Amino acid sequence: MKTLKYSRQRESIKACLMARKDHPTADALYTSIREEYPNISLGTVYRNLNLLVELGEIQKLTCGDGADHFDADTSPHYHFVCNQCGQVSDLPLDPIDDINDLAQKHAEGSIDSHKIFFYGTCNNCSKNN
Amino acid sequence: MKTLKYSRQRESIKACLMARKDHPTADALYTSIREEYPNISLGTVYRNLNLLVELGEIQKLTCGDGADHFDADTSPHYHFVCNQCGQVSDLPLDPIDDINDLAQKHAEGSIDSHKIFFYGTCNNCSKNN
DNA sequence: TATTAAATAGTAACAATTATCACTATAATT
DNA sequence: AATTATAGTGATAATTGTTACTATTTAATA
Repeated sequence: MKTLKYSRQRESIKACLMARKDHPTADALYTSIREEYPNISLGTVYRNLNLLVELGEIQKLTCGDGADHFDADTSPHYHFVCNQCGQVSDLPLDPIDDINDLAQKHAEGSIDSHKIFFYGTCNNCSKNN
Repeated sequence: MKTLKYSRQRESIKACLMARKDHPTADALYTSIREEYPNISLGTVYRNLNLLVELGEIQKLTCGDGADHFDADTSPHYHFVCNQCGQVSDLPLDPIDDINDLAQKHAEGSIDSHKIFFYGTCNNCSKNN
């Protein structure tokens, strides 16, 4: 078995992700962390983000804009994606648990989770039109 | 303006997608179409799939397994993704329209659509365990 | 059938991500 | 504290999914 060893880079990646309320891509996070650790490698960022996802400490968001986004909030909640600027933001809507049961009735398998993305135009983009 | 010109390749791509009830990736579709058109190019498959999406004749599914999947059924419905084998299947659950209104109350922008993916283990995979 | 614009095949380019590897930092053992 | 074992790192190469480019072919229409 592999024992997890402390690394200041990983610590920094998690801290940095927790500090921001948006949901950056690996590359965006990389850029931001480089201010503190100018020598950190993009590979290290990816490696640790994936590790943190496996550990259940953060979650990965695949919203369909090409790159994955990351969220330090692992509690079940939903996300809103602006079709114009691509910004991903939290949608503080209580998790709809019974939707799994509802879907279960029609599924050819056992459902244990779901993900919802809402799409539209953010306030900022509606303003600048 | 660009007039759309008939192409047997595009026709075949759409026919092939409509014929199958799973939701193949561009590459899987490419492999399957090559049986009929051995010279078709992968680029042609991608180009036409994207075109068909723009025309609203098919839809693209980004379920988070790396590659996009495609679905010839454009009516609003949901999908079930098996965590083991990665298979994407239809979930004939009536569209939950009021979920947009519900989310709208908490969103910092105007919502006009949503996407839901359910995750779990398909019957086939539960069997082989 | 000749003209013209769109579509193609083949390939190169691209972006996001993962793997490799020599070296370093951390943890465990002595 | 010194030694040893191993996880983590930075740098970079490789891979994957996808799009762009270009010369050639094909469909629509005069």
